[in-house]
Amino acid sequence: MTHTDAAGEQDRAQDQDQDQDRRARLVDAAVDHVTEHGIADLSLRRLGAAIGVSHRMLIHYFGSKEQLLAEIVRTSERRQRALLSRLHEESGLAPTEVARLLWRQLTDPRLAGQERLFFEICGYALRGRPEAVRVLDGLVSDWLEPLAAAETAAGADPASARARARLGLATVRGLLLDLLATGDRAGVDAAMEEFLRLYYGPDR
Amino acid sequence: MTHTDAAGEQDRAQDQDQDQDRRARLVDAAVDHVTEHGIADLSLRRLGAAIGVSHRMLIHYFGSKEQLLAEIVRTSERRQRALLSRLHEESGLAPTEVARLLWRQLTDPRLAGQERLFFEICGYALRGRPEAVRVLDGLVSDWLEPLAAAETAAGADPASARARARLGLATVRGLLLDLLATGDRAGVDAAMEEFLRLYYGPDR
DNA sequence: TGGACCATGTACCAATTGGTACACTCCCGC
DNA sequence: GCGGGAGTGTACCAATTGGTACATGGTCCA
Repeated sequence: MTHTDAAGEQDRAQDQDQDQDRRARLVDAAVDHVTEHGIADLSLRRLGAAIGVSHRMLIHYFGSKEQLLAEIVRTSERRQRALLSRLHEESGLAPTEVARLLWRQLTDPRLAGQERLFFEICGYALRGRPEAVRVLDGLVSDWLEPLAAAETAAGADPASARARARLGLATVRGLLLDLLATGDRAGVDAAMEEFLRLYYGPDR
Repeated sequence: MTHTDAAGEQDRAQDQDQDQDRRARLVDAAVDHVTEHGIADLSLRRLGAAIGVSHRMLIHYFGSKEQLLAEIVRTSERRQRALLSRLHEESGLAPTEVARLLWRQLTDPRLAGQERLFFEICGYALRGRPEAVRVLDGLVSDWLEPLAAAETAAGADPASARARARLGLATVRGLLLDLLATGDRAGVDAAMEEFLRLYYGPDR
């Protein structure tokens, strides 16, 4: 025997870690894959082939395609939220600068796949696909609270703060869709600048 | 013989008309169906069963599923544009009133299916689905020109008119997505009012 | 050493898919 | 009346799907 009991337990824990780890790595690879190729015609076989496991393993780790998709959506959501938290750390800047920073992050070409996936998942969820529907809950509210808080901090009254936050979120998303569809970076940026002028006033 | 030559020709023309008519009615029924059920897991068989023909007939009239989908997308696009033209006829009203009118039309619950389909098709197109990709071309530009024209007519200089038009379009779409996701009509309407205040000034 | 367990792969299944072959029916021109 | 062509339905096809059964191989504990 090469293990004491303690070491055995550690090993078991490690195994479980590895298991969890493998699972997590699978999800991560899966998200990467759908970020690039979409979820529209995702099949367990193709996904498995792409990330180096048999489709049997995907079933084994996730139970069913639907559960895997749910996990993919959840993880992708988490990545989206990471953007938000990055924004949060930048407190201290003028709101308009924070907005510009967020905008620049969101429109980073490297994130295009993620943004496309976002709209694709929205489309799925709007159709009632069970594995995506829960995204709809957080789609607005998750972003609304921090944005509204920022607005309140900037001096807006609560009611107007919520409306302004909602407006800002919608505008960003609309322009993001425009950018993805047209690729006209300059045109969309100009519209964004126009919005910032209207939103924060011409002088800031 | 029950037909003169002229009547025969008329008949043939009528047949062709009927053919075209049947085809058109099939497309229409198909659009109605996908408006309600989405295109994500559309199958010729289910569609056929839903609109009362065999999937064989769909192939016969449209050649392939892809071509049928292309036609569906095109027709759905045409319906979208009908909204725009309805708006166009309302000239003479103050811009802010036109905007409110358009907004009320777009958010009519009876159009929810159509709007959902819009976002769903966007998702497809953003993934490069060939039958939907051409939507992307008109996605912004089709709406931009009339909107920018209205802005110019209202006294904006050309450059700012384009940016403002683009911004308005994006905001409407973003808020529409918000509405579809949350169903929070009041909240979204408040955001829209906030936008109109910023966009047209508080006094109009 | 042996046995239990777990991860993994192979082979398979029934269902569904888009598309095709062929037969049938109905109507027009002769 | 009748031959032919167009519209339509039935039966079928190969491919792909998600999911399962079972064999295999390895690793740990007694």
